[in-house]
Amino acid sequence: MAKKLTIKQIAQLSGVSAGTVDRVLHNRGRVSEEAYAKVRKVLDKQDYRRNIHTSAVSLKKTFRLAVAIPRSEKGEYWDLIRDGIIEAEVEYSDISMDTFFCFFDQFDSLSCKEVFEGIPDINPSAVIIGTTFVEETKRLCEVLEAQNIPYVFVDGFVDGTKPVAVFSANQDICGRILARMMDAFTPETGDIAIFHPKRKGTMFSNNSLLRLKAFKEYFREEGKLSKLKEGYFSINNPDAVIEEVSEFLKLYPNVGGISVLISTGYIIADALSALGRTDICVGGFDITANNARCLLDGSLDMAVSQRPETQGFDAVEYVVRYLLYSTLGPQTPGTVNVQIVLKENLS
Amino acid sequence: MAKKLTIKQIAQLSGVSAGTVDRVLHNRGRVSEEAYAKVRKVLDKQDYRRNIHTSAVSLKKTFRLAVAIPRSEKGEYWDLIRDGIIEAEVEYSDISMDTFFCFFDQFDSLSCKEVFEGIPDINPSAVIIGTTFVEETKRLCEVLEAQNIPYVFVDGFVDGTKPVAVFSANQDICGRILARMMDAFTPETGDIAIFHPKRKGTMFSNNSLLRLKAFKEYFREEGKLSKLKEGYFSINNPDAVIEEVSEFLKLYPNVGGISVLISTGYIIADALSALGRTDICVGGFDITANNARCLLDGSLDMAVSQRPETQGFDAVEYVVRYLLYSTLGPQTPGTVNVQIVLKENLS
DNA sequence: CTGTTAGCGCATTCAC
DNA sequence: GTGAATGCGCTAACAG
Repeated sequence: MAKKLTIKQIAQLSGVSAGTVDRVLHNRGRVSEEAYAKVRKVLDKQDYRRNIHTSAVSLKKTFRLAVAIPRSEKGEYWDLIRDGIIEAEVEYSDISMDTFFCFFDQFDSLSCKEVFEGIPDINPSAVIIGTTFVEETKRLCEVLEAQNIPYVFVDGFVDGTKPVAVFSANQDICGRILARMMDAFTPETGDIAIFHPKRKGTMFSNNSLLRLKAFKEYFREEGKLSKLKEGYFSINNPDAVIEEVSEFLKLYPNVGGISVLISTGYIIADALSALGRTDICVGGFDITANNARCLLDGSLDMAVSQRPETQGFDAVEYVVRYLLYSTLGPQTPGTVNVQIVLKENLS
Repeated sequence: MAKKLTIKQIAQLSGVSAGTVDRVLHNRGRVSEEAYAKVRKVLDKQDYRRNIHTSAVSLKKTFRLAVAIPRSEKGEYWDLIRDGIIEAEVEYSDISMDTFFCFFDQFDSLSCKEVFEGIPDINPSAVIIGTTFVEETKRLCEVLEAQNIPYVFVDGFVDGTKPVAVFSANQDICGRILARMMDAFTPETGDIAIFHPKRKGTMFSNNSLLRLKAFKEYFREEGKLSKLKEGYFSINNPDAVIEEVSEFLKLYPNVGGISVLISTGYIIADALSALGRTDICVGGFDITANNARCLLDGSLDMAVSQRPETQGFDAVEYVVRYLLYSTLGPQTPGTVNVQIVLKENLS
């Protein structure tokens, strides 16, 4: 391996001063063609990579980072993304960055709209956006683009926008993996149910729709579509859920497994525990605090994790590198790797 | 959040100089009790965290890192650990560190002994050791301890040694997870085989023995021990393997799944492909290049990954932090999280 | 024991 | 256009 050189060494080799090399490196202009050529020539041959530490030391800027994501209970999905963001802040605490969390209600587009409208006032250097409401997100992105403020998405993508990066799991893969796992873990003769949340209005999140599609697609390919049954549960009323699940199982006594395509699988797991139906296999999404509890006690058999902490962490890391070291140009969506979690490999 | 303070600010608050604060922070001694108390008091109240960048800039040491691991084919297990190590070198390339790879033959204890004996001559600041031969490793550790050279293990642990850190997957968990997955993915009526490598001598690696134990333990707990069959395959002769597998399947026609407890599951997958037996479920360990190929083409159904790249990366990262920032004292073994990989979530 | 100081590599400002 | 000078926060060597 060739030894890394410093700016000074490059300068010496080129017969110019360090300042000139710096101007060439950063395309700052104000360099004669002659000097430029000399430096470029040396640079092409030698191994120069800027020292990330000294660079950070010199660049003592302060950044303002706005994070616009849904509010969430402690330990639930969006809170895990928040955890990842905070972890990254600690990791990069040497860079002076002020973070402004802008939480909105993920079931209330008006709250989203309001919060989004306030973001430019923060005058952020960059924005991390949790994609939830399509129109509101588009609108915000337009405003940010007009002001030349870079933004990245976590947990999804919105067509017609230009984020500098995207951190999200592939929803097709998520749905398909849970389908395969449920198919394998449920006794061969048993049917498999999908439980949807009962919601006011037609609230299906876009991500869960994509997962549902992929989930069904798998069973269609396998010629097992007839094994699928669908049920509904109240997301905010555990007692009602026990009743709902119980009724459902009377209706479909052959069901051997239940899948929940959102991060609240624990609600079904808890209901089944209450009903004493430990024989039924339950699969869900994401390692929220509640899901982790159910995985541990065995009432939830598996979860496909979109690794929200990783999404949050990577988003901040990307922003830091983008703003500070500006080594990365706008990038193609980086897909976060999906993890299959059983009781045994729960972190 | 309280603002991070600098050494100078801490010094001012304590009424001492920056040098004294530095001595207190690093326990370098040569500080009066009085001064020590003053500084500690301020430190306890304020948020001081060393700026990793300026610290690294200032500490312009050169480290010598010796890496003693088995030689390996490109893309096979130990080569993946090596990949992780190299990745970490790039990540930490701002720290001047010279890495010396010392490869030995993992099936030849003499080669290991020789290589290990040469390590002190390198005069390394730290050593990363791939645990393979117990006695040779112990001997090396003794020598290193005598010279006060810190060492970390990857891929295992050896009793009676004192590594400053260990990066390894929990073998019980590995074995148990594969057992659960094979149990789920193999048709209920089918038997499940374990294929062991045929080796000269009694060469079972310690890790694979631990996995085997946990694997069997699972089936015992489930009351399915009678479903387990055991077979052997030649590790270096693909043609022979086809014959071996074919014979085995004649002997046990009811086998629906085959598990391989080492990273060469692809050999069985390839043999089954050659025999046209795509109906048999195959599970193995680790995402080597060959296993990845078989996962993709469907001949290998699942692999439990010990994340060798992560082990390698983390080991170097730990060493860097240990030597340079010396924030971490000797630590309890850090267990690398195990990953379940199907075709769908293959990175 | 303690305070002062040089210098790490880079980004930037300011004379020339 | 260009080079020299400055400072970032920290470490370590040095002078008291």
